[in-house]
Amino acid sequence: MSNNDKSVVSRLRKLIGEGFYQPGERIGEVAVAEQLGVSRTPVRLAFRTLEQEGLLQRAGKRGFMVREFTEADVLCAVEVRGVLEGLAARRLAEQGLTPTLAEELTVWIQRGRDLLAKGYLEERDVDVWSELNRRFHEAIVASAGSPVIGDAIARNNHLPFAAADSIVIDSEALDREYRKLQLAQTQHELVFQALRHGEGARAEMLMREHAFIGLRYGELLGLG
Amino acid sequence: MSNNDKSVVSRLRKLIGEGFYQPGERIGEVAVAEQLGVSRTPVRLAFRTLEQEGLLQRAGKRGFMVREFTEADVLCAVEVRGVLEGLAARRLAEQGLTPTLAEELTVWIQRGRDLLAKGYLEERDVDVWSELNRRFHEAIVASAGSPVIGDAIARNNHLPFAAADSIVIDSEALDREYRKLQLAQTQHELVFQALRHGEGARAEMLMREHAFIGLRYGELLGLG
DNA sequence: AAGCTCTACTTTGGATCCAAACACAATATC
DNA sequence: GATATTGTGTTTGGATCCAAAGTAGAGCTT
Repeated sequence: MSNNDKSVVSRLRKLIGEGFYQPGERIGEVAVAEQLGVSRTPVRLAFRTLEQEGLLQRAGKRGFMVREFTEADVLCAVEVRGVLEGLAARRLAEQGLTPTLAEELTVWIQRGRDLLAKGYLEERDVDVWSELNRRFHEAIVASAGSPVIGDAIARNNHLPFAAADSIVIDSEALDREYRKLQLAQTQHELVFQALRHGEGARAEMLMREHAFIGLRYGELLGLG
Repeated sequence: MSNNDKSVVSRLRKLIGEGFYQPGERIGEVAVAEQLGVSRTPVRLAFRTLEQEGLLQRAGKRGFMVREFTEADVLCAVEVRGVLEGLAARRLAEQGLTPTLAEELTVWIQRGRDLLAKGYLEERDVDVWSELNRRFHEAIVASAGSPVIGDAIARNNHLPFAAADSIVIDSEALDREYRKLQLAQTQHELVFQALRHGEGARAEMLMREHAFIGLRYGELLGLG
């Protein structure tokens, strides 16, 4: 993709994510082209990409519509990420950690520990966590022996709510978020422990459970 | 996608699968356009689709190349399908089978039983099995509560070797294939049993193991 | 002789044009 | 009055044209 082409895809992705184009709404090539100030050609290319990503859907015989996602879809997408990252973790545990990878994971875990050491959360900490969380997950997936798993996760992550780094949003309740991140950190450490000891099944299950942290742990911590 | 557009994608997919374009080979728009007798436009659209499917890869700054797959990639793709279908099966077991679905699954299982009842395999039986196997798997995935899992599986299945119905190929050794299908049939029945009894974990694991049948069971039955 | 640069050719990306398909509506016929 | 058919308008798909970016090759300089 050229710069422009890529930007059309991501700009469109953003617009859809922000709800500029309503779910279920039919989306025309000319309308988008005018909106983005380009010709129809890059838009047509972008539509094919976004169709494969699952954000657009064929609307009958003619054109595309913005796909609508239900609550069940969100839950499912998170579970899909869970089982895929779980698969990656299990394979990694089975084949054994390389010293390099062990070192890298140690870095991200230590950074997480440092971040949370002060006992509370500041606004800017959120980005830092998001970054190190992403790196931790990426390192595991990238080392699972084949890019196929990573590709599958990447495609799933195109669904706006499914990505691993879409955990923290609520910067109002930084207290609750702090406890959530503390839990996430513990899970990271447990995963690492399981990986080091070659405990494939345990690593897999921990990773699966970890996927739910953005989804179900909110209620839990809200109540507690 | 129009008929032509769709046909460009699938024809190209076929050509790549057949090795007409070598893995790692750089693939030009004009060359493909001439080969298929169309203009560059539908080819460009098809390239975007195939890129998302994972069959093509960006070649540096310029154009695409045919992606090459290692043995490890094949194994991984099969495992990915396994965990995803396993997820679908578990969810289904947890939410309970509808009478309609139970009936449908019974049909495909019965057809499989009928097909294998005569004790050996004929050449044309292969297609029949392929069809009912596909239907069985599709029924389960489609009923898992969200199209998201099915989408993820569909995308993974675009890798030519990962699809569930790419089991049987060797029509020379119909005897060995017969025993393989017998095993597959048994696994289908066990999955169905687990689903009916709401045994989520068991359904998941059976489905996972079932994914390997085209891959590892060959050796096993070859030796036995 | 080797390395660097400039130029020419190749290839892709974007815009526009034309044709075909589809939807909607209006009219005509049964 | 209802249904079918035809006609018009809108929208997408395919082809072509032009521009921009890249690559390779040749020539020049050190």
